[in-house]
Amino acid sequence: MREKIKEELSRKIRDAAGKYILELKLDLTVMPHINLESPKDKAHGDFASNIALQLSKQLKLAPRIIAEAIIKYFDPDCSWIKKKEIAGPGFINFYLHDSWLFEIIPEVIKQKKKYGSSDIGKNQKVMVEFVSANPTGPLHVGHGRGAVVGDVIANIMEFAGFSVTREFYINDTGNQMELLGLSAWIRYQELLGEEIKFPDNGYKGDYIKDIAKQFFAKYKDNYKRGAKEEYPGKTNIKIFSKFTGNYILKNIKEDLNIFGVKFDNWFTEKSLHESGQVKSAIEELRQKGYIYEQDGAQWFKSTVFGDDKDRVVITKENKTTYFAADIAYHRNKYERGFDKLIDIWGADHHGYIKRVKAVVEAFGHPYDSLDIIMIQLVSLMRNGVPVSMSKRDAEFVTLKEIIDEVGSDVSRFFFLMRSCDSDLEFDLELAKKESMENPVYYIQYAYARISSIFREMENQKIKLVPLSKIDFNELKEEHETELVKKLACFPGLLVQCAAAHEPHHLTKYLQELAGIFHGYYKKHKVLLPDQKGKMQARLYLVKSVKQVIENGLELMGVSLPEKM
RNA sequence: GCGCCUGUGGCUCAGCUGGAUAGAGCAUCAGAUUGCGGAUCUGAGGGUCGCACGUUCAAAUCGUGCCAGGCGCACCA
Repeated sequence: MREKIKEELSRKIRDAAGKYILELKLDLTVMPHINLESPKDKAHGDFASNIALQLSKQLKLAPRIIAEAIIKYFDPDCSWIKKKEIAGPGFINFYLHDSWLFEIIPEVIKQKKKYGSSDIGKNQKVMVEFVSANPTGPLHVGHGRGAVVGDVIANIMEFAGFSVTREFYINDTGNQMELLGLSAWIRYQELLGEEIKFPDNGYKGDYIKDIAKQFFAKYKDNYKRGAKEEYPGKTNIKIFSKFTGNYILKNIKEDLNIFGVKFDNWFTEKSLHESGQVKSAIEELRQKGYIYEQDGAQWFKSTVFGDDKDRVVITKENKTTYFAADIAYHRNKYERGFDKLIDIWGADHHGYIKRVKAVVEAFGHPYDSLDIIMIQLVSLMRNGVPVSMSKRDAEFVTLKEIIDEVGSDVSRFFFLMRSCDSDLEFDLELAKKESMENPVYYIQYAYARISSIFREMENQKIKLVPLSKIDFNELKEEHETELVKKLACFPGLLVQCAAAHEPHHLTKYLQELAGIFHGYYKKHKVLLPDQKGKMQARLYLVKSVKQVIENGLELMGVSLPEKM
């Protein structure tokens, strides 16, 4: 609704400016884009236009004179504008009538869980691919951030009318998997009393030892190495790597499940190889002239599309590279009919962006149809001291440990709070504090307080009268208009989050909304049996605040406690 | 050396499709409850927006160059 008003207002400003320019008999080649902003400062109205400042140069007139003229020519029959004023260097500030504002409340109440949703996605098919951790070890904190960001971007885009598929890409082939199998094999032999030198680049985490025990429990000593066998043969490596990979993947799925992150699809790299898609994708690129041979290897001409160097897709040993599989994978995504692809990667993969974007273009898809979101690092703090995260020594903190320690709600919220571009400092002590330092509780507390008002309402046998009988003009307090204005911003905010793929604005919004509510709650009472009209209006106001908090937290996957 | 991200009050961060007096939380200080939940509220102090040029009526925001931190630069995955 706020968006509609905004559009309407822009048009009226454009009309007024047009009439003025006509009167001046000037040839204006470009009418600047009408840029309506919502001023940060309440004293600057509900909408502000900088049109006069923009026109000032072309018209060779002082901005304030232009502003006055635009106001003069502004549609005199427009009823929903309460006041127009010129301010500062030449801004025109528009104030809306409160009565119009209060139409927001019935809208929230009627739309319920749909309030804030939109159809800007026009049902376009979007794939969000995220986490995609190698099944070589447990998920760590960094994966957690990517998981929540991906999950919530998907939620928000769905809410904005996109048709979203969530996918996890499993790298279940290649050297790393073999190394994983070897590591498990060695641990297994150790259980059987054999001493074998552990490779430097092997997986040293204790979880491998646990898996070896599981393996032993199932197969006993059937795979004990032969007397002359120093390292296992190919078949045994495969058996161990499959067992270990499956085991770890199962754990990854469990952790994500606990964290409330669900996928529609688990896509294996192996399937690309087995179905011949890796080969055929390279063939397609070859036909398009983007593949050449040099030094016995096959190269993809990614430099054509701005990459720093060309990339090998088939090695001298005639093996396809990881990148080759990624070529096939992205082609496959488009073949499945997705209009937009979103890949969410850890910051350490940024060097990979150009070559994958090159693939997109090489197959003839628009550059922008793939958005790669980089998630910067998470540093874990405990009492102001960084927690060691060295993966080499397997000291890293797993996602599971974090969730166990601070809970899913707090973890999710903390991961979402910051812009993806910023490093994120995750303070474990802060996360555990049940106080105002912790923004999650602050928001949930607002929700619980409203719930409590309605519990009390029932205790006092007060009934809500039908919406049609409510007179919202009873809402005269400053807090009340402020709350309603905040509620009105919700749909626009979500559109912005969906379009920019930036979920962190939502955390900020909910903190602000909760803040206004807490101030209101402290100062004004809702349950006023002596003033029925006012009470009923307030009940509906508070009910819509509750609804918006609910919609927001639900998008973030954070729970809604009726009591705390 | 090249590339990506970041640099905003003591701390953690918003703001970055240029707009008015740069915001929020924490911390600090001073206050608030005979009332629907004090996990709350009100107020105060605290800032050369890393530095320097440039573009503009207007720069935290755009451009260029430096400085600092993080992360990458495989015929590994």
